Amino acid sequence: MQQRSDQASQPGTGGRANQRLRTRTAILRAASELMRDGRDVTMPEVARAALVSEATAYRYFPNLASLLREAMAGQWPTPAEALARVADVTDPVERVAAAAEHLARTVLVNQGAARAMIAATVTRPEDVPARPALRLGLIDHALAPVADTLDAAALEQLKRSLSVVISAEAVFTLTDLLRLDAQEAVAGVVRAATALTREALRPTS
Amino acid sequence: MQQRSDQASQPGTGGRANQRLRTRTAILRAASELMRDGRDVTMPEVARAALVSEATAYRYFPNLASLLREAMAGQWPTPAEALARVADVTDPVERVAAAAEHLARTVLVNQGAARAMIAATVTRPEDVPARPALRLGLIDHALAPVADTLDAAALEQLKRSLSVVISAEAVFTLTDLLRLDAQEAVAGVVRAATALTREALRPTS
DNA sequence: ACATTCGTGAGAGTCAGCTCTCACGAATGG
DNA sequence: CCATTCGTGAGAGCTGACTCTCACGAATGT
Repeated sequence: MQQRSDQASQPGTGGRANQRLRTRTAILRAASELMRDGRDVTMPEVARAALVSEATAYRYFPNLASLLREAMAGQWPTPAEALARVADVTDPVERVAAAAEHLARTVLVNQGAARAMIAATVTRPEDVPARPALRLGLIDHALAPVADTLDAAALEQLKRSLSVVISAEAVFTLTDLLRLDAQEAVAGVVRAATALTREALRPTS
Repeated sequence: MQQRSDQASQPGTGGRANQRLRTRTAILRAASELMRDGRDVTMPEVARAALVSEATAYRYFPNLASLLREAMAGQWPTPAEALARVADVTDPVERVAAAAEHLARTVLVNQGAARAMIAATVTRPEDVPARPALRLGLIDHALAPVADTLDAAALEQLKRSLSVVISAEAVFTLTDLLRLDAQEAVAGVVRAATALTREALRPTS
């Protein structure tokens, strides 16, 4: 007499939590592998690779975008790891450059998944997740050294600007529309990001 | 014995050029109207509104993106018209601001079409048209006053950066991911664009 | 006036994103 | 060890982006 609706994905403490976790993990692993191999990441493909029915895949991930998001997040290093190279550097410009380069390169390596995510996301803006997006963590971490020294409003605006530039969309604009090759696209994103940062750091102009 | 394949869309000088032009125009007009009304712009919808079969629509436009692109282009003012407000202004920062604001506002008004275009385009980068994209015309026009005074390489980099920022993708990043409202999104795009321009104008630093 | 051309419509078909229903069957609790 | 639970598979259904085939019929040239 309880709710019979599908709640399989709920990680609650239900009796079959292990089974659920196993299934969920299998789906994520399959998606990650497809991404890594540069293959098309579609729900039918992931389900097949995970030896799970498509229906089950949708039970755990309401849509492709959420699956891709979580699969990518699982593969991504934490902001701290990604910026390890500049861990000791306090110059925000250099840190932002590292963040931009890291994101751009990662996007280019996982192009298929990144493109699929944009496509799946842009048409359903309502269920774009709340703020903890990958790029925002990176940006925050890169700007940490100036979080206090910089004017709050200026910092907020800089973060907004950087979230536009340090993005998969930016990379694809450069490669697809301007037809830059991978290397130049990365360089373009880095230069744009550093330019924004430098400008934001100048005394109130 | 000639080629029997569909070549209906070829604007050549064929015998039935008028009929073809009429059909093509009807499809474009239908698409434009759907866009203006903020309705969903899908091939079936456009075909229905144009009183044409879906098959015919595809004969004239190989995919949704090409239709949307041309329909938008038809509705867009020329760069000169869009920037008429700053026609007499030579300050590139102010001109870029106007360009950014114009594009952002236009995108927000035609959100549906803009989103559909991004979705249709990001998954098929190969047939993204060559450079004459809307935003590039705007940017070139805005930067015209400094086309000669600025260092060539710096100018090129500025254009690349601006093409990332003065874009529908940028607007949607701000509204969807950062959840800014329309007004703040426009402001964000404008500030990012002006910041990039200001920085590019500084003497070699 | 006639034959050819060719723009067009209709409709079947494929694939992906989803949604929903139904029933099987293994894990679980008593 | 039996009854309930519930994770899962199978499959139908719907929409949109396309692709392809086939045949109708109006425009065209002779």
